[in-house]
Amino acid sequence: MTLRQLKAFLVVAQTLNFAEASKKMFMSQPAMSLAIKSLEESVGGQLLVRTTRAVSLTPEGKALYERGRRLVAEWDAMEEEMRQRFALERGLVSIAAMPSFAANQLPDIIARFRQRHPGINVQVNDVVAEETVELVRDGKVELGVTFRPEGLLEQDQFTPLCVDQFVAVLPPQHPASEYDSVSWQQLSGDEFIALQRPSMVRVKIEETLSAAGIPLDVAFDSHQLATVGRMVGAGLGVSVAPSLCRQQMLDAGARIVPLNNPVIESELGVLTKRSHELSAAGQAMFDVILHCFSARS
Amino acid sequence: MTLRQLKAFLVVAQTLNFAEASKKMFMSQPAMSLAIKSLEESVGGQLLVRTTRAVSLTPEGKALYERGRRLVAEWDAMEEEMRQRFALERGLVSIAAMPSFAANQLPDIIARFRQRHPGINVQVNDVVAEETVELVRDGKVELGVTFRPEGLLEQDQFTPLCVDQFVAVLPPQHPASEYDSVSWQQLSGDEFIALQRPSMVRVKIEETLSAAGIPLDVAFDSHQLATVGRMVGAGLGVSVAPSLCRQQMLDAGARIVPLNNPVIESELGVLTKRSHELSAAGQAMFDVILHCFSARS
DNA sequence: CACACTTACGATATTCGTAAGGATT
DNA sequence: AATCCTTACGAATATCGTAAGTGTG
Repeated sequence: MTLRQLKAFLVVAQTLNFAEASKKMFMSQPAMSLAIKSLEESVGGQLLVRTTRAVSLTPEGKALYERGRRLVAEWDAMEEEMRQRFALERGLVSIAAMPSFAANQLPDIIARFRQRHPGINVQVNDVVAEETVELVRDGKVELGVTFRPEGLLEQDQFTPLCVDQFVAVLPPQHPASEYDSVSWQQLSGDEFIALQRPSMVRVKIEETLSAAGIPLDVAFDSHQLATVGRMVGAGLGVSVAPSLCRQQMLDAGARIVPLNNPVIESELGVLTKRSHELSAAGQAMFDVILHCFSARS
Repeated sequence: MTLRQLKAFLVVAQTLNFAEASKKMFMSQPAMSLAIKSLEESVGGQLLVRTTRAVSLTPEGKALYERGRRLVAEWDAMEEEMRQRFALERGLVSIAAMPSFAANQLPDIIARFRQRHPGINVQVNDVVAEETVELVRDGKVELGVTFRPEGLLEQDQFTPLCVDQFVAVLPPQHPASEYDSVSWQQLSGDEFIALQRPSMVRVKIEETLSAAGIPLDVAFDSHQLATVGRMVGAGLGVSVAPSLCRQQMLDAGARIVPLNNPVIESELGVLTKRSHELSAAGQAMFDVILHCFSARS
């Protein structure tokens, strides 16, 4: 019993006419006879009653018609779904990103992706960097965007996007806010506003300062980047953030000035599981992300 | 996309090993490679990731595996169901019969049928003769057992089983109950117990007597044959019934004596729709019925 | 070098289309 | 005679199996 035979049978069952059915199946009428005959042999009995002038269904034929029609419909739907998945006309891509990226670059990326592939749903997990790594490793998401994690495993594949140089976030009235660049020492007199742990941004800052022997005295902290920006904008103090957050900080009313002595930098990239298990949709998203960064650099 | 290709893919997806899967599919390993390759081409992308040492599923492959497994299971079930229907291992036969037949001959027939085909369900409609005809014509039942109906249509096919000679049903104490036969005149002094209309038995009796110019004076009537038998058995009067009912009447405590002057007879048979639309199960039931009557005559 | 999948190619099996046949209206 | 399905047979197509190839551990 072949799929083609069943489809042929269904058409004959509908039309009750071999000749007409053959046309619809794009085969000759004798071929249709053979196909039906072969189908009947495979199930062990007659499905169609052929008098020379009319064709009708046996009770078994009716039963096969009902079940077969549903089955073939499901089959066609399955075929179409698979085709659509590969054609990027349908699908799902799940992505995790650390907040500083999710709130700044990601919306534009998703917009561009969505414009190119309107049929593909995008699930975004806006979580801290550590959790981004976990989600990728657990297969909960296909892609994770984060700073290069510490303990990369064999199964992890990290594709760098850019090296992010952290910047000073200053209130408009701060004297250094008009400088071309600012050093840590120039900020030492100000109240420092930080992100709370377990933010990767906080960790990176502490690591670098600790290595440079510079003490960090945190006056306020928040776990929301937006809040930090607002606090700076309100003149409560200064902060340091990845340059990814530039626009978000400006919107919050803060000023951005390059930071040095020491430079704090971190490598932004896309984390995936090795062994190339990306779905077509995931690969497409990956390509869009890469394209956005290669175009800017 | 072929059924065989999908089945092959499902086996590979389970085993994650081409060679092993080929054995299970009874084909060579290269043939398996080709089958998978062809399947992948038909859906437009990769389903399996083959490194030289391991095979794994792409996300699309996982999706196809889930849907495909269900679909193939349904397919196999459908194939098996059709096979079983024709092999008389499963199925349904619906039969209608007038009460005098349904209560007497039919149970044995069904028992014999059931013994031969334990997997086939039998639906019995115990209805008056007119309704039997209707049920057959409406396609509600495949077979109807009844006396030859009056207005046979072109679409009706009536296969005679036997000619039933009606018999007198007498109380044990009735003088004629020991006779070899009895005439209507010999019953004219007794109270007559009849079936109610629309019983075909009642109609046949009235028709024959009316043609012979014999008046019929019904003292009691019931629409249940069993009740008529009991009433006769209780000595309330005499009755006339098809000889089909012989056993039922004896069981009710009545005696049976052949009846003549005039003889009342009617042709019992099986009514089906022409154009041979019987299911395998229906045909089998038909054969059993015919066999039961050809064996007795 | 052994293992596992892929490619190549000749052989086999299936399916197809044209032509002829049979039955009914 | 016209219509509709079936049978027959040669041809195109698809599939298969053996053998050789390729890449990895």
